[in-house]
Amino acid sequence: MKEKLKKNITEALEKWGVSDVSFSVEATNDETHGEYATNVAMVSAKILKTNPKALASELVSELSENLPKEIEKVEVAGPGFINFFLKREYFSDTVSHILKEGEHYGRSVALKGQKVMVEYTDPNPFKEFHIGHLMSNTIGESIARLYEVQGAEVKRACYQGDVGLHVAKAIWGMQSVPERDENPLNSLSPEAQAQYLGHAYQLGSAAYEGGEKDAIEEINRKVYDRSDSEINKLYDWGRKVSLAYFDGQYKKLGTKFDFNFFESEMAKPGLEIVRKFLGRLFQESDGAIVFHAEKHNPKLHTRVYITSQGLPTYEAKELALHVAKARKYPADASIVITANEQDGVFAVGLEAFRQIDKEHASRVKHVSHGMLRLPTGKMSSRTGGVITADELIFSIVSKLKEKFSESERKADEVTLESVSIGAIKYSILRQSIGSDIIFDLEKSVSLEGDSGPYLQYAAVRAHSILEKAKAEGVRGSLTSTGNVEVRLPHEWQTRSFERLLSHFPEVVERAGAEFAPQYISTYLIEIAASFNNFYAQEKIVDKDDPHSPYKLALTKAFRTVMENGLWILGIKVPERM
RNA sequence: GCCCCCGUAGUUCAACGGAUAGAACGGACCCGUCCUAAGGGUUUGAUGUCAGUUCAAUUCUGGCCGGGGGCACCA
Repeated sequence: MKEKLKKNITEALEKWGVSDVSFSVEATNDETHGEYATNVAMVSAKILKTNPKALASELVSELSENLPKEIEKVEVAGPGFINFFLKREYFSDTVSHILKEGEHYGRSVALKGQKVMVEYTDPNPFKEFHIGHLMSNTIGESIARLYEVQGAEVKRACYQGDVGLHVAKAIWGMQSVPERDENPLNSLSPEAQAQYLGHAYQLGSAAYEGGEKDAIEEINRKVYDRSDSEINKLYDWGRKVSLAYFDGQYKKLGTKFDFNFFESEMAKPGLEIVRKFLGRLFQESDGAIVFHAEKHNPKLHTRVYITSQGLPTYEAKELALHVAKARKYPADASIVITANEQDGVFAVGLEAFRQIDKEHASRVKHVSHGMLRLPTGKMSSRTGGVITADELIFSIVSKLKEKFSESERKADEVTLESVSIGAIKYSILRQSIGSDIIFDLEKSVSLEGDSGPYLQYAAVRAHSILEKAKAEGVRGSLTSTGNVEVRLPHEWQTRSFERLLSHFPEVVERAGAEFAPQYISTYLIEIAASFNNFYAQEKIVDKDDPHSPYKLALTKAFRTVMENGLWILGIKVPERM
């Protein structure tokens, strides 16, 4: 439709001898402005030496001879916009279109044939899975899904730091915990094992600051070269239980990784790459090997790639990771999701990779997100450090239980889990991903308005209405040709609801193009509010109401769009709540 | 000191250079025999500041003020 209108306008302009004007035809925000609007008159008024409104009127009469058949009327408004209104059938057709498409509604083939890899979550074995990982996972999963609904082939990757100083710290801690031998650690749950490791890391971390630096660095070396059998034993056990614990987290959050990359696998190739370019790209400095990124881009800075002890840093391993990824899966786009505190490191790393392999580096795209913060004093961590994902989920589940018992509803564990995770995911994805999130536990649990549970509740409500209709034998109004019969009072209201539902594919497209899941969130809140309004005013299931079948069709269309949208956000819809 | 990000109702967030800056929470008021009121309706209230570019600026550019993050052997 947009393209058709654009073509018509271009042709009309050409008649007047105007050619290279750049104007837009866009979907409007406000239905009083019609469905599509163009700014062509305002843009070209200067060239034609006339005022925008007069030009718009002339253009309208020129255009009206040859308009697409779906157009009902054309108006000039505001400072010179031309608004195009569509016929009623266009909107009711979208309802039957949604019902026909079902879970495919909103999907497109815009990126068909594209191969995409998305790396996210990236927890570190031996450390806890904390709320930062929760954030990365939520955002990454959503971006992966945004690619998928646009037809791209997506592979999910997770890069886990199973070597490095943090591991050495944890091992130091494991060695110093006296109960280690008495504790039958292997019989503990993965969560408890992870807690033990987290505690060990805290001890090691404190020891590192408090005079055990050399001892811990010694452990670090031994982990890299696997020269100490006692340390190897602790390492292998810790790595194993950590990964098992992470798997449980991924399952809970609804992510399945296609590839797992490990820092331990990147150490050797990382060293090799740096040594290969030593003297050219990398320089020796104070015994370490560094990359002077500022020589290539004044905004960057120098970073160490190989320490004076001969160990590869994160940066060196990252170079190997880029290579390993490209080898494993030849992606057209390789997305990496990290916290924005790593923007500087990543920019330098990408510059280094660009110098080595310009072609592959150009496909790498870094998406960074803010921090998930909790108002201080609201929640404390058992391990005394960062707050783990489990601790956050647990506290939300407890609040939910209170809420459920207040309203005398029952909730099973599965529902509690999907609602609590939905609450967290929504509060992450409701705002632009670059900025920090102040996660207010109380507010997320108030479950009113702008929240994940509000969306889930709307979907559940629509579902239960459809169930009721089935039980009462009231059918939706799909005809044999698959079209809906439209019969409804309050036409303008219905129309704006239909109109809203018809926008979903455009919203998805824009969210995907801009790495901006919050467009989906905002949109879903709008349709949920619109549906709840509809629900409050209309009795949907009513045997005696001739409008009931179409109301049911609308309800089903709403439910479809809501489910498809929540899927993109990675939020599950419970059966009932 | 240098680099990056961010300043929008009392609060937490939206807004592809366009029309009347959109929600939610909070405040005030209203809706209970009816499909799940975890709901709905009415109302209150905001673009840090000074310039510039533009027919049009929350959006782009620059200065100032304020907040966050990063800047060599951690990741």
